[in-house]
Amino acid sequence: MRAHASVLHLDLDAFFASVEQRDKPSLRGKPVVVGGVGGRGVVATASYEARRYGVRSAMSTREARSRCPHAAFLTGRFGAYREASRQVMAALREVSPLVEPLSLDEAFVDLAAADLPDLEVDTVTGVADRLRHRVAEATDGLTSSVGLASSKFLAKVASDLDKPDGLVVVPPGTETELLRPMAVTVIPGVGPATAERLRRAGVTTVADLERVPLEELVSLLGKAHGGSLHLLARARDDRPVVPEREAKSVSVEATYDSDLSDVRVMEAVLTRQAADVARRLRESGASGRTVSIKVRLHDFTTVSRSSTLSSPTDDPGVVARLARALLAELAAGPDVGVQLRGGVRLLGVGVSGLADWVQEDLFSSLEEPEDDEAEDLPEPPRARQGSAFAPGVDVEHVEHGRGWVWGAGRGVVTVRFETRESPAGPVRSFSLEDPDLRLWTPEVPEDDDPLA
DNA sequence: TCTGGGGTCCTAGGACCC
DNA sequence: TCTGGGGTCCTAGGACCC
Repeated sequence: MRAHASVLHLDLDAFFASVEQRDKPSLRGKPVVVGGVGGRGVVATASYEARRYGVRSAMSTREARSRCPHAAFLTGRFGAYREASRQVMAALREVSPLVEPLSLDEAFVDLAAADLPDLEVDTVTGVADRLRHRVAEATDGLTSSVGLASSKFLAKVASDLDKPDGLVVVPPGTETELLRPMAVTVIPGVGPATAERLRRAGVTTVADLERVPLEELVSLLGKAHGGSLHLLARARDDRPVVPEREAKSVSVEATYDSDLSDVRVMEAVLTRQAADVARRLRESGASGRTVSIKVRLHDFTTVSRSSTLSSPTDDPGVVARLARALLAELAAGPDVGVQLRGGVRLLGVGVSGLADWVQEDLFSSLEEPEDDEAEDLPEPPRARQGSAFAPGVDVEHVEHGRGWVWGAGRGVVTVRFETRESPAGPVRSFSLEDPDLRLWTPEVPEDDDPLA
């Protein structure tokens, strides 16, 4: 918590719906609902006109239609939303270099990093007011709500207090007074499950929460969650505004209007999703070691399976093969297998454990292995390395190791090892001499293993 | 025919290593 | 002969957020 109200939170009002109304004048002043329009769709954003009929985010589109049949129901145009978001973030960066986007329509701005004469309430209020007008100007009329406070938590609470098109400042020193009468659900991280647990413990307001000892919160909610709630209930929040966070996973999933029951169709879906995920990985210059699938059964139970490769991949074939293998593993399972054939409503593929490794880093640190070291490496090393994959190259031979090299074509591949000393003992790693190849060393079926 | 899609973070248990 | 504890990695699931 800072001495000044120098954390700004900006939230675009009914963002997706507002973009639609901006771009299509006939929708202005009318209820607009953006979201899935299929049989299993949900509402992403409802315009304020639609909210008057009780339409809310995350509500099923079916219910939204029954509440407000005359609304315009639209699927999202994410290209337009991304463009508007880009304009907003650029406007925010004109004020301060420290801008942390939370999503397309929300961001924190650290005014302490801005070029201002001081951080007094009047000064930052003026900045915030001009910023809202600048955002409207940059986006051709989108309105936003802004909160200013001494921490991220309070700034976000504040931006919610006067929606839409509002500006609320929490003067330093008044934070706890503002929070105490509020419901615990204003605290980020308190969703339905946590709120219910707290309610059973007699806690419904922040003031109630403040009276619960730390040990009790930890035993109720776990170490991390209990600890953070104990702090936030007292308005204690020192989280910095952090621009540019690295993505940790990439995934694609889809819910189908009617359940899938043919495993071959599911495999085809996973293959296509794997290609989408791999394409997005490549576009962002990233690759990841853990491939996961997600399966939601007809009764809404959700199961996931994952497998971790010894080196990162962004290869659509590798991701697809592993995804299908994970599905096959599920289908063979005694419990899930039966249900799988009973119908699957959602399928998804993800890659996590992202590392946007740079080839130079790998090969520059490489040293020629000692002869006896090479002899002493019967097991596949637990490698953390890989290299970009070039189609059109094949592999006939791998020295010093067991694994698969993905490719198609002809050639000879040499796997190089190095052993480095670390405080934890020797660390083995490997790489390929050809930087355009990739070695993969997970468990491979014997009859499928070219090196067995 | 209730219940999206894209993420993040946490927990808990088991394997494995020192 | 019996008994260890800590750290890291991996997996599965759950809660939460926009």
